[in-house]
Amino acid sequence: MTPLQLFKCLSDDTRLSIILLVQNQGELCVGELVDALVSSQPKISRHLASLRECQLLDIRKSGQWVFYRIHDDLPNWANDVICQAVNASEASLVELKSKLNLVNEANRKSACC
Amino acid sequence: MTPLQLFKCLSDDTRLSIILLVQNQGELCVGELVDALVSSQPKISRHLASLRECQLLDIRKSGQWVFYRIHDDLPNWANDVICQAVNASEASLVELKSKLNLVNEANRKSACC
DNA sequence: CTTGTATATATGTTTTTCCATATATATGAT
DNA sequence: ATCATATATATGGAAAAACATATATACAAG
Repeated sequence: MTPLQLFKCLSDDTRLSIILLVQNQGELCVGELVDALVSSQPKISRHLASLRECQLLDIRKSGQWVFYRIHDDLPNWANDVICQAVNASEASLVELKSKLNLVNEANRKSACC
Repeated sequence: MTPLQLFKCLSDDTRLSIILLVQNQGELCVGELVDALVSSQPKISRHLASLRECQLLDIRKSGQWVFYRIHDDLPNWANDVICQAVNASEASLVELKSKLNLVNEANRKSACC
């Protein structure tokens, strides 16, 4: 993962919002992100696939659901960049979270920043 | 300056290299960047204009030269992101600097990271 | 008029998005 | 157990939009 690759991932509104939300919530499934971002399911799914492809996100499958979270093996500098973005986005994060309909409140542990 | 705007600026190889070099060197003029990046002058000039437009870079005119540097009023989180990128790009920065033909060694104070 | 820099237009390329459809798991009826 | 149906997610292909680059030209300082 190079800085250029990370910045490309974060340079789209949909993808950045996904990362902010997932980082903040610890783990979210596709449908939750579709709700929170008020977007079409294929659109979200496509962006998730690309974020997974470049190793920014990782998944956990549980029945019919697929839960996405920040990849464990991210280099420190990349985590730091994401945290700076989270901290600079407080307002929009609140907005995003308000539209979030959680499938399952349990099993959730937010990551720190 | 929002995180999304910053990430868009940094999501192109040419622009990211410009920022890394300028951050590292303190101040560079267009011709120096053209040399270091081995690119056409209009290409560099265009990217510089866009970086200046979104307030990431600021200029100082001196005769026929225009010197670019990181904008003084950048928020802290943005400076931190840039520094993370600099630190994670040591190798390519060395490479870039080797092609740099400095117009004027004086007047230069590197920014810290 | 030469040098350094900026901008306009045209063109090519990549990215994003949409729609339709596919897959996979789950549920309920018979 | 089988069949039909519903829900969650992914993907193929086409259309649209955004972006980057090249070439030519303009402008400004000396």
